[in-house]
Amino acid sequence: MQFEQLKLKNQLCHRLYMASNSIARAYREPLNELNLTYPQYVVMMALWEQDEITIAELIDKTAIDGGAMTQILKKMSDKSLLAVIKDEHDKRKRLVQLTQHGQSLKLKAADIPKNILCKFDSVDATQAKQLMQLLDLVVNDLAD
Amino acid sequence: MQFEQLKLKNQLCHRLYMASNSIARAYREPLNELNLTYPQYVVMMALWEQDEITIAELIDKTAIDGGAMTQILKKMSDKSLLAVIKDEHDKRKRLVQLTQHGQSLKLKAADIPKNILCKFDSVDATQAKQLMQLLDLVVNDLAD
DNA sequence: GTATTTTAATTTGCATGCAAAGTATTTGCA
DNA sequence: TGCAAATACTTTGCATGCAAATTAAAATAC
Repeated sequence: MQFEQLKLKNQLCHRLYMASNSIARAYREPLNELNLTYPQYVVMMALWEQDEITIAELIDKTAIDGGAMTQILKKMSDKSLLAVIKDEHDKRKRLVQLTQHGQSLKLKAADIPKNILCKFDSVDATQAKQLMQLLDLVVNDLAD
Repeated sequence: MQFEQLKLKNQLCHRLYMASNSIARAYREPLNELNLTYPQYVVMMALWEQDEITIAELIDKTAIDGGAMTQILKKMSDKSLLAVIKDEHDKRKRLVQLTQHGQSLKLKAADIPKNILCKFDSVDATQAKQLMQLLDLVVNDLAD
């Protein structure tokens, strides 16, 4: 039985699996210096762009699972990066708000993207953009 | 502070994160029918290509973490998909061997890749190949 | 206007991914 | 030969990703 379609080298999913893990691993060291995990960093990026949004909006922007988000926000709150406050207009909702400490961390994070990018010897800016566009197609096609 | 480089829409890592999760999610249903998780499916694909290899070789082929691999193999062994046996020539090593049940599962899995691919309305074969090549560049550049 | 449904979050249980520590074995080298 | 270093795994602890069940509050239906 050949089953060419079952060989690992032909699996887009396995490439994505490896690439995603590889890049998350690459972020680990620089993020350790900020005392952030990778998903926590994603939450920070979302909030640096727009602060004081609901948890649902944060989930929408980051694509982090809701169940995980609760835990992540709790840990980030414990580290005084942000606060989760009630929405008085709709008591089901909760708003996420950066603390001053959380806001100030943006400055320290500003160098991280550049430091990751410089690890890419074989991927230029054009290819990176192309890659992102293709990944967007994949995500959109697989969206419910 | 603008910090364009910190915006989520500009993060290759976040695209990879979303794409990898999306596609793993897409595999979940078809794999449930085989009673396999996604990493377990990757292990099966590696073994369908080459059976009776060491755990180290399996880790090399799949890029699954060693610590996780021990657990995954244990569960797969419990499900009688494979057996982990001692290597008599080097007692540090252990060999992974498909059971007949494990081998026969290949037939049932043969349709899965096609069923996933048909979800991609916007990505043709050329783009998929291109995407895989770009992902390989990323993985290689980030390899230790 | 109250019951049903929907929405927003949290909780729980399971399966990794990963770093770090620990255990055998085998190699290599003085 | 004898012992330090390297290998091959396993174990442990922590942080998600995800499905499913649960809780609370708001929106709709009748």
